[in-house]
Amino acid sequence: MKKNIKKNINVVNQVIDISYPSTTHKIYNKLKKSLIGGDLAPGTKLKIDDLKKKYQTGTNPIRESLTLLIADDLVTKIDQKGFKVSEATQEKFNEILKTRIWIESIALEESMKNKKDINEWEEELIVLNHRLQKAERSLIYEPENLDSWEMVHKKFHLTLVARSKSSFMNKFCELLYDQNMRYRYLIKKKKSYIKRKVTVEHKGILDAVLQRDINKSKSLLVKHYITTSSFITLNSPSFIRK
Amino acid sequence: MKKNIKKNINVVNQVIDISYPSTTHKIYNKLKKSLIGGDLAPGTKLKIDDLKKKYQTGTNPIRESLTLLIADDLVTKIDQKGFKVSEATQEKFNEILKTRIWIESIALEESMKNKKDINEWEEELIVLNHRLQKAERSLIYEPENLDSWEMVHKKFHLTLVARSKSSFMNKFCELLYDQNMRYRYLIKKKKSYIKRKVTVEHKGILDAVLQRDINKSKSLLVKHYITTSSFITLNSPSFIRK
DNA sequence: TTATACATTAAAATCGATTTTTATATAAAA
DNA sequence: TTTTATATAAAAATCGATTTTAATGTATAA
Repeated sequence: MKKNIKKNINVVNQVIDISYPSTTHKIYNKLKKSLIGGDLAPGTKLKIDDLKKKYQTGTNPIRESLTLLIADDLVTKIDQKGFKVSEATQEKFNEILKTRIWIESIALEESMKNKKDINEWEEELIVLNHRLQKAERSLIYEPENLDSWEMVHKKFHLTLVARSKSSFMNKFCELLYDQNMRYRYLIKKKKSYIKRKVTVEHKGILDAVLQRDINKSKSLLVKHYITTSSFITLNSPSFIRK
Repeated sequence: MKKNIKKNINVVNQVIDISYPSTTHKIYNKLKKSLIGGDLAPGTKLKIDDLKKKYQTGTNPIRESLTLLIADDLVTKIDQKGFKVSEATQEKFNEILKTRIWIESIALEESMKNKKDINEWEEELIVLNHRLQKAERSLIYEPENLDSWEMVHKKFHLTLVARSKSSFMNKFCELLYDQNMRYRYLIKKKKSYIKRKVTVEHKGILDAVLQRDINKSKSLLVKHYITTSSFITLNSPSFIRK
C-alpha cells in the first residue's frame, strides 16, 4: 500500500521533484508548534504511548521528534525515565534575555560592518518592516502561515542579525528567538499579556540601520528587548514554577 | 534474559542506586568519540545497517544517537536520505574560531565580573592549570579518561568562561570547543599538526585572571585562539573538502 | 511504626520485520 | 546519441511486539 503519490512525476517535458516530508519531520513540526505556542505546560511528562495515540503513529517518529526537540531546548530527557516539556522559570527567562542581548549585539554590529550586498539587505529590511506594520497580530501561534505577524516579526529580527558570516551565530539567534517566543505565548495563555505597540520601536531600529549608525542601532535593539521583557515579567510572575 | 544486574541492591543497610546508561546513551558517546577524534572522515555516509552491525545493536539506538549528534553539529541529516558525517571546511573552521572569540570574550568578562565565589573559582583554575602542566599530551582522543591532557584542557577552558550565569552561553561554549577539537584531530590524522607549547600561554591567561585584569585576560585568550588556529590552518589546508 | 522485600503495574527502551523511498541499472523511444 | 520509462536493488523510515527498567502498591519483618 502506497502512502504518497510517486515522486519524479513527468509533466510536459519537465521533471518535478515532489518531496514529501517524513512522518518524523511532520510530527516534529507539530510538536514544536505546541511547545512554542504554549499548548503544553512546562514540566508536563511526554509519554510515548499518549503521543502515539494523539498523532496516530509509531514509536520511532515520536521518539525521534522528541530527540530533535532537545536541541531546541524545548524538551528535556532523562535517560531511562523519558521526556518532558522543558521547565519555564523566571530565572531561565532572564538568561534568555541577557544572552540574546549579548549575542545579537555582536551579530547586528557584524551585519552592519559587512558591506557585501548591504543595499539589498537594507531594502529587504524595509520591505519586512512594511509588512510588519500591516500585519494583524493574532493570539495564536501559526508558524505555517509565513505572512502572519509572528512569522514576519521573526524574519525581521533574524534578518537584522543574519550577516555575521557565522552559521553558528545564526543558529544561536534563532534558538534564542524561539525560546523567547515561547515565554510570550506562555504569558498570553495566562491572559495577562498586554499587546503593546512595538511598531514605533521597529521603525526606530530600521532607521538607525539605514543611517548606518552601529551604536545607535545596537542600543535601540537592546532597548526594544528590555522593554518587551519588562512587560513579560511585570504582568505575570505566575508562569514561574516552584 | 537480563541485560544488567538488578538495581537498588541492598548492601549492609545501605541502598546503592546503580544506574546503567541506555544503549542509546552508550552508542552516542562512542559515535561522538569517533567523530571528534577524527576516525570518521567528513562527508562519510552513516548507513544505519552498517552501524547496527558495527555496534551490535538495533535500529533505534543508532537512529536516536545520530539524531542527538545533529545538535552537536557533528552529524548532518537529509530527510529521507539519511545521515552523514558533517563536512569540515576551512570556511567552517574560520566561523568556529570567529564565533568562539566573540562568545568567549563575553563569557570570560562576565565570569570575572561575577564576584560570587570568585576565590573558589580562581583556586579551581590554579589547580586545573597545574594538572595541565603535568599531563602528557596524547595523540588519540580518550574522553573517558578525565585526567588526560585533552580533558583537563577542556575543563580549564570551559571553567574560565562558565560563570556568565547563562546556561545558553555555557552550552554554546562547549559546542564550539568540541567543534574546534574535531578540527585539531582531523589535522593530526593528516600528520601535519605540530604539537606546540601552549603551557606558557595558559599560564599567562591564568595570571591575568588572578590579577583580575579583564581586558588583559580577554586579549590573551583571544591571542591564544588565534595562534593555535594559525597552526591548524598553515600546516594543512588539506582537510578542506571541495 | 518504619523499613525492607516482593509483586504488580506502567512506561521507556529496544528488537526484528515490513513498508516506503531513493538510488542504480537496464531497456525502449525520441 | 539523449532522453524517458521501467525494473531492480539498496537504504531509510516506520510498525508492532517484546524486553527492560522504573514506579507503585502491598505485605511482612525489624
